[in-house]
Amino acid sequence: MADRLPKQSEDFPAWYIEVVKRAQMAEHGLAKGSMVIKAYGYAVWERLQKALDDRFKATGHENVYFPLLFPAKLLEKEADHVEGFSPQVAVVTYGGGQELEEPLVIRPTSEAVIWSTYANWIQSYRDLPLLYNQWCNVLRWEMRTRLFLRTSEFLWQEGHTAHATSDEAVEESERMLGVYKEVAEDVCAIPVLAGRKSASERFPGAVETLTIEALMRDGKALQSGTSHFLGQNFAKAYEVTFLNAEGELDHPWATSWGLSTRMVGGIIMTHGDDRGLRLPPALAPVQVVIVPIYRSESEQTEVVAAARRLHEALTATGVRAKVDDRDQHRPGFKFSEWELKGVPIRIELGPRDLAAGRAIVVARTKEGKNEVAFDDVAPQMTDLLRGVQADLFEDARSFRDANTHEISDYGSFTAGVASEGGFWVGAWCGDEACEEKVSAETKATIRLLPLEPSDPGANCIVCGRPGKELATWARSY
RNA sequence: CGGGGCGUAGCGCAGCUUGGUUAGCGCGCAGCGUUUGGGACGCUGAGGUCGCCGGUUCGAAUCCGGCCGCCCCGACCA
Repeated sequence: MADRLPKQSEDFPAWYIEVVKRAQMAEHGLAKGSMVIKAYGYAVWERLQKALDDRFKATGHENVYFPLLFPAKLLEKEADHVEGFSPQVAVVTYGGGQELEEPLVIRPTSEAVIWSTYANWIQSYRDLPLLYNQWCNVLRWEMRTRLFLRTSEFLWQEGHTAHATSDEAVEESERMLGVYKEVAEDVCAIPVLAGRKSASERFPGAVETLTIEALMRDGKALQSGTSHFLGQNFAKAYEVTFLNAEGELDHPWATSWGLSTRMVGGIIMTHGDDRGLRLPPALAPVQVVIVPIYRSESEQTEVVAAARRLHEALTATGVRAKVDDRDQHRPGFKFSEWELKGVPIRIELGPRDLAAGRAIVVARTKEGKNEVAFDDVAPQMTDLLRGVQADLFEDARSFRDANTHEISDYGSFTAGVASEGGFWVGAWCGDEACEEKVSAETKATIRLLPLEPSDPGANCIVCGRPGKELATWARSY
């Protein structure tokens, strides 16, 4: 008997680690906390990358690439930025067989190199806006790591834009948050809340940080993408100036925005069930797997041939399909394995089906098996996949909604957020002391504030003074 | 860095308290046969410097000392 998967509901971290390992999505590499993504996990990331990149292009962005290493002193120019990142930065002090005169840092993010370069690229308002993005890896020294959700090295995309006016930059940061929300919901099937970060949760060096927050199956929130309005902070720190249309010298306004392989962790944690992964069809490397069933060699020949015909028909409609014709495993084994790997649709094809001119179609998000006329399978597949995509989103949304609470009193909030988790919404006075009190007592932090600040019309749930913001609290990864 | 735990076959573990033949078990792997509609079964077989170094002893996976590595919880964080 093969080992069964741990129950997700009973042992969440164990479930997560087992699913990731067994689905062969990733494993630890040589360095602690580094991430070596195996083919299957990379295929998921690759599709997510494509979905994002298409949207970046559609919004006028171009891809560039900046160096992995840059002088440490570059990082030190923006005060908040260096303070925020220095504990997490790896520094190279030795190279070419000798101590380096100038220590180099491995990028934890690229504002510093990019803005020191932008100084040379920007002279006139006619050079603006600069709308660049780069796909790369970054390294942040983490005390504790968790596959995909927090690895010291991770792959991401970071957009860095420069604008002539504040309004334009703010608009850009909001637009890109919108792109993230759309990709999270439509591609990853993860419902997210979009909002602003409180000052204490802001990106180091940002004026405003916008975020999308998702709720994981264990009640913890996941910051899934961020978009920052950087004001003129980096332009000033890196002495970037331009002449505006009026002939006056000014500093450009900046944004940066990033989404990482953490999202792959979010997909696992949002959609997975006790049988393993459930991948959204938009991202699944294999969308449809065909499992042939046979008892003899003659049946095998016949069934596999039919499976190949079906595969061809599916491929012709643009579906990513695969025939699992491995002879060393029985059907039951294959069913379980593909469920573990999260394949959205499985087709079972045996002698009885061929005789009846049908196939058995099973959706990963539904319980039963359906008999479908053989010739109808391929034409119906796009709709079936759309259905699985919608099911996943709806499952996640109803879970999120069921675990979102309006705070009625401080006691039930702190008790609830610490035990069951979930999102807890209530008024906040805006004082950091209240934020810290809650986080010290419950580990929960303010995940987001509404995009537009508005009077909640209620008193702060912590101190009882008049509320200034409607805050959403949760524990998080 | 604080608190716990672990290192024995590719993976998961037992054995250690009370030292004693060729160090076991399950899964996986290889060969053969029977099987194949929800994680198959039988037979045969391959696979180990018991984390490393030193000590005690006639004899160490087991006892003692040192070192190394890993995992979990917390602090840091996308």
